Amino acid sequence: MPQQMKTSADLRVHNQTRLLRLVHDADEPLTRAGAARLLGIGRNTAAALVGELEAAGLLHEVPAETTGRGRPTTLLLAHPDGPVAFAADIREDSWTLARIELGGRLTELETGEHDRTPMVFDEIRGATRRHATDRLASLGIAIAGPVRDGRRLHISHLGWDDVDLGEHIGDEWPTVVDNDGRLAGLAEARRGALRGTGTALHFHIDFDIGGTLLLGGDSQRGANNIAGEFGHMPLTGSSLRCMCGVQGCWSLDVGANALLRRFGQNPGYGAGRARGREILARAEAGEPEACRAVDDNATALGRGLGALANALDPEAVTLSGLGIDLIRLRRGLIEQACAEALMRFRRADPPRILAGTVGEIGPLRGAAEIAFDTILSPGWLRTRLQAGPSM
Amino acid sequence: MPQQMKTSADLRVHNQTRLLRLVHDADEPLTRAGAARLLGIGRNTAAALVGELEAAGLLHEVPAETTGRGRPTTLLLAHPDGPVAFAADIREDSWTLARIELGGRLTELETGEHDRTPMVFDEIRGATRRHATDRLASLGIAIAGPVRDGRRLHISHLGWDDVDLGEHIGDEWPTVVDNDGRLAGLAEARRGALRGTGTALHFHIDFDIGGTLLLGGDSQRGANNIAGEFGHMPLTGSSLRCMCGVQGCWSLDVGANALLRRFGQNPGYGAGRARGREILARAEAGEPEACRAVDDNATALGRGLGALANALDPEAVTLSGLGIDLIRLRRGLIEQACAEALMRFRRADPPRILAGTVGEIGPLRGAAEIAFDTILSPGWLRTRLQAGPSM
DNA sequence: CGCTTTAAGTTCGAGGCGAGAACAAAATGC
DNA sequence: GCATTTTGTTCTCGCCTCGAACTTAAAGCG
Repeated sequence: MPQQMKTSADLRVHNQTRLLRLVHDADEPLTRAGAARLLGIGRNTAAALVGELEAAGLLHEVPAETTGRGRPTTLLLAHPDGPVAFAADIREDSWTLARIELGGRLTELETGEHDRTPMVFDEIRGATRRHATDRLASLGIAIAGPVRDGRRLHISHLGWDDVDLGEHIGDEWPTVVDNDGRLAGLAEARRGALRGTGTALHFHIDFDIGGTLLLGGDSQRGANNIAGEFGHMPLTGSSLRCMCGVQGCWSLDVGANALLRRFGQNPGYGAGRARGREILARAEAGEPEACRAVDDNATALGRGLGALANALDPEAVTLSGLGIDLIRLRRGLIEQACAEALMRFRRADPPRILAGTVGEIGPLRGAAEIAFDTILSPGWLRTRLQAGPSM
Repeated sequence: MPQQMKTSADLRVHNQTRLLRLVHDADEPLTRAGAARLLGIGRNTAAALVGELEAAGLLHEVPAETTGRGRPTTLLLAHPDGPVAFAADIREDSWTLARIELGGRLTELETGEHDRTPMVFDEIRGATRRHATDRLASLGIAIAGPVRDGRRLHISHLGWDDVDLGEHIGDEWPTVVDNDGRLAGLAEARRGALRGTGTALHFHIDFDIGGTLLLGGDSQRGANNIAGEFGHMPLTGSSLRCMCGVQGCWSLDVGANALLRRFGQNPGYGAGRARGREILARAEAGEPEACRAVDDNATALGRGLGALANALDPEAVTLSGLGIDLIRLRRGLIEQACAEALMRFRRADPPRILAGTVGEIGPLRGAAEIAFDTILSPGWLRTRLQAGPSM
């Protein structure tokens, strides 16, 4: 249990956590007075909270420009020596490492290629070591496969069958690993088109579909951290057998693999992605067969979204990857198919279907968020406040 | 926003809320010393918290029987003049009203029949008025249809199309209305087979399937409180059109309607339920055609469960209604079909499929839980502590 | 039977927290 | 140049939980 709040000391840490979260989540730098108003606390209390956080090297106050009458206040910024998180995104044959500070400013540090073995984790550890300072507090990693219990990886197309990440992660830094589609959704919920939604869904459409249910800005993880394989539900009546071992998966009809199959090409990875995009381009240019392939893709997408909306009642649905192109090219078809799959009484108020706004950086951003979730927790903060800025 | 905790006064209310929740959720009456240990607070603090709660008429301390060495302590019981919740379950043509006190003790008060119009809410209000004392603090109502935003009802088989409950509910008592399947699931999560699970699913199988996703003991409600129509996802490849307006719904293959259709009978309500049970009985007696119908039902059930498990990764799944019979008669078939619909890497660790243990009283129990959730909230408690027991 | 042990209850002082009031300070605007 | 507005600062107050010390009430045991 995450240390239930009980004492007045817990209360202070709790309020400081709320304050830091507010600063981290804000679009624009907050003023101290503004933050106090948002938290509903007095100016005196805010001064005390911020003072301790500055002393602990977590916040930095700088004079704010005056905007009107009244005594000028200060802006709450990330402390120049404050904790930072590193985030890594492991794609098919490359990876990116970035540094994120409080407030979300992201700096790319290094990218590299990898040999499609779990050695990529050691590479990332090496890169982290190259860039790490004592400011590094937490490392988040996004990878394209289900991560059971946060440490056991299953990626069939890389031939990773139940790879235990324990030894690959090491213990130099607190490290969290999660699925890239889920993290992309988390990024939309925290800093993208799903901001402020209570219940939402996000789907990343690449060769197939991965997604996540977002509740109050957090992604639903399931009992074993392997929730989100929406693409492997039989939502479109396909009679094909999927690589996952199941018949009729939604992913057989949506995504690059579905486009490729239409043209007699094998489901693929690597170069297959370019061929998928080529089909989209041909459809955009008006080639009939490509158009029909994209039509079918969009229709199947919409049907699945409608079915899921019946069960989960999302306020909005965001898409990333190919989904962004499908929205651009076939919004009408998607919405129509979705409406037909919606129960009648829902059709007057369908979920909004939106293109994600975080972009390709989504998994990286999401990895940064889960890394910062470690930092913005009462437990971490309590330790830091006791240990001082040199922690 | 539910009144964020900020001050030390909030802290006390927070701890008192935790204490009351502990008492409400406990199987056996708790001792004061035991509760203090569970909450991780000192005996002195516990004495202060309990003292105030007793003075506010929320808890009652009685001497506990000594179990071993040491000074005897007291048992924390519901106060004889403490707040109670009423819960109502509206079934097809009848209703039940019950009284629930802190700790969960449930007393049936009255049952009646109704004319299948929204007037049933007025009847329930009348019955509530007959039994109400000033102890009544909250009323929870379970009903067999989606309740949009907690007040707009859609029940196609009763011809209720977007019925606004505002006027029917009145404002004599705080009243919450929700879907019966969801409430049955909540009952399993709070007091049944799903107790202690982090992520779970519950399905009530009657004529069709309704369900809910349970996260940390709470049911997921969706953006408009109409989540849970899992039965209206196309999980089994049916080509039939469902009454809900969608093609291929899972509910077309699972539940009493699917059994009836197999024997050329129309999907029904009322007497149809008995005919469905009769088919189950004939299958149990070994009649081949009935057996096949039940086999198909069980197989379709399992397939859907597997598909949903891929997406939501539940730790366990409970069933109520016909689901209990299907588990009893065809557990093997359900589990086999579920496994086949699970992605390969999940098959070694499938979700547990369990019969619900709360029984037919599930919706009523769940309605009691949401009614008590009102009472066991910091806001309500704060008011009560200020107003004294006469509130 | 009386002493020891155990587990609770009780009392009291210490330390911490946020609220609120009063005042000071720093900007704008007329 | 003075009133206005907004924020920072200081100080007191009430509230909370904790921990230590002590008391109380049972069981165990010789």
